[in-house]
Amino acid sequence: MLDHEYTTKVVFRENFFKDWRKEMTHEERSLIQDLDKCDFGEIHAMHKAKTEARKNMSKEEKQALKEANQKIVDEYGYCLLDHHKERIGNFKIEPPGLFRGRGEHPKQGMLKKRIQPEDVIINCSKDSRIPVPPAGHHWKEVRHDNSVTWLVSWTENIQGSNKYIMLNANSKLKGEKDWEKYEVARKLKSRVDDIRYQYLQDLKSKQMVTRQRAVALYFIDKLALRAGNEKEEGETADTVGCCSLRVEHITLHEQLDGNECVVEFDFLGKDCIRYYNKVPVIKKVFKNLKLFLENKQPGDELFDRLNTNVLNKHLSSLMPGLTAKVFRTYNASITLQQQLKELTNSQSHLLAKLLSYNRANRAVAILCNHQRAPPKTFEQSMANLQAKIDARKEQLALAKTELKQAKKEAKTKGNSDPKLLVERKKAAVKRCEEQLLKLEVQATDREENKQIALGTSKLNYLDPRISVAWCKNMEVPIEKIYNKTQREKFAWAIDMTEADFEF
DNA sequence: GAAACGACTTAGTAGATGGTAG
DNA sequence: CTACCATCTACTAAGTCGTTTC
Repeated sequence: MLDHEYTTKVVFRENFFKDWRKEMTHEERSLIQDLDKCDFGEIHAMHKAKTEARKNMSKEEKQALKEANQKIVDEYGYCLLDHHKERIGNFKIEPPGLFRGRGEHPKQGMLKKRIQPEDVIINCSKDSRIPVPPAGHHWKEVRHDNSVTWLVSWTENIQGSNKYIMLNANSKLKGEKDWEKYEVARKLKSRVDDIRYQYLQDLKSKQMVTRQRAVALYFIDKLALRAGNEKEEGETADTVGCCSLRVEHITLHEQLDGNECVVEFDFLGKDCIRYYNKVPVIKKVFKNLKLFLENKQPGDELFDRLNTNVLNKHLSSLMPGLTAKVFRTYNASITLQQQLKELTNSQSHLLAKLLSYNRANRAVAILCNHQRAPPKTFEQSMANLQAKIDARKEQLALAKTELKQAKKEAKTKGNSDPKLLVERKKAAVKRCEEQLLKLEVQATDREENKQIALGTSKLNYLDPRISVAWCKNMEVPIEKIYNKTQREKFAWAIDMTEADFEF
């Protein structure tokens, strides 16, 4: 923690020190008045030593630890729901620590308190074996509410929001909800032409709200922006989505890079991830934006008549279950399907197919702006890979020469032994080529993926049935695109999907 | 009707895990 | 066998959106 960037931030330090002082005794409080004079070196060293010790544990010790952990999972990691044993997602209460918000969070560094049994609400059925609180403690409440899915909840002290213990993604309950989500998105597919026609008409409306709603929808649909709920100022980092965009977040260009009517977006979205994009838009949208910006200052809302409530009310009137985020799901999934169709060829090599799959996935991640910090060792690992490629190339060249040599010998000598040698050398060349291809594909994939995170879209936006059907059509084993956890989460799709599935 | 609340999904990251090259 | 590194998993913050409260 001490070597983390957080400790250099003023807000973090101030919040931490303020909360720390609250925990001090009188004497400590009078003694410790300046964080800059505090030396945490000793405790930091202790921590480091502990991690080091853990790393250096013997095989047996590691095994014992693993078994002990498994025992905890066996005992606390499952529940019974409608007579089915289900895995719980997060069954451990969050431990105390210093709050680490993302970006310039005003509460970073505050002390996140330890949760006591007295803070915890248990939710289970009346006839179940109610968990016993630790000795000398009692639960805040035991309730039996079957209209919600959580098993345990407590209130966290930083934002005052509720935290929950819920089921694992592979549970029947979560699986069914996931399926429903994609079914709503598929329904949007059948309605989207009408809805688009409608909002394009609305761009000309006499009502300001309607125009603003139409432009917002245009962005949400075309750019997969999030809805953008209002946030309480000073409670969280300053981030925005579509409806909460402010004047300073867009710049209009009549002309830019050879395009007309270009909108330049630059704002921080969820998790303080920057959204930067220059997008040519249709004239009507551009004119409306100019209108919305009239007589406004930076800091003013772009869509001053609009909020997510108004927008979603309208959307649900167009189609039951339709909200802003359905557009993200729909556009992500339809993009994957189109890209897969465009990029893959059933005749190509398995590795080439997988590269295409990743590229299709990548197109979606870019659309949804799913970014990651470039891995700290990126340059190094790229260089390592290149070195491997070079080595393999050399090896291949060598193998080829040896093959030629062997062929020559086989001709001149003509007995059976050299023939065998030729076959062996041929095989060596082939193996080399395979490995080289694999490395080269890996290098391309990794380079293109430097700042892009594929996981989020794979897990939350892409209808798994598209991928399952693709695997069947392309004769790609499902394990190549989904790891064990992902296969468990998408078991419903793997079970039910035929090769002819269309999103 | 707007602010607050509650429940749920979506998000990036840190650290654990485990496979592989040397 | 060990060190390295990519991948996986756990963690928890930060959104969305419907409901409740005032």
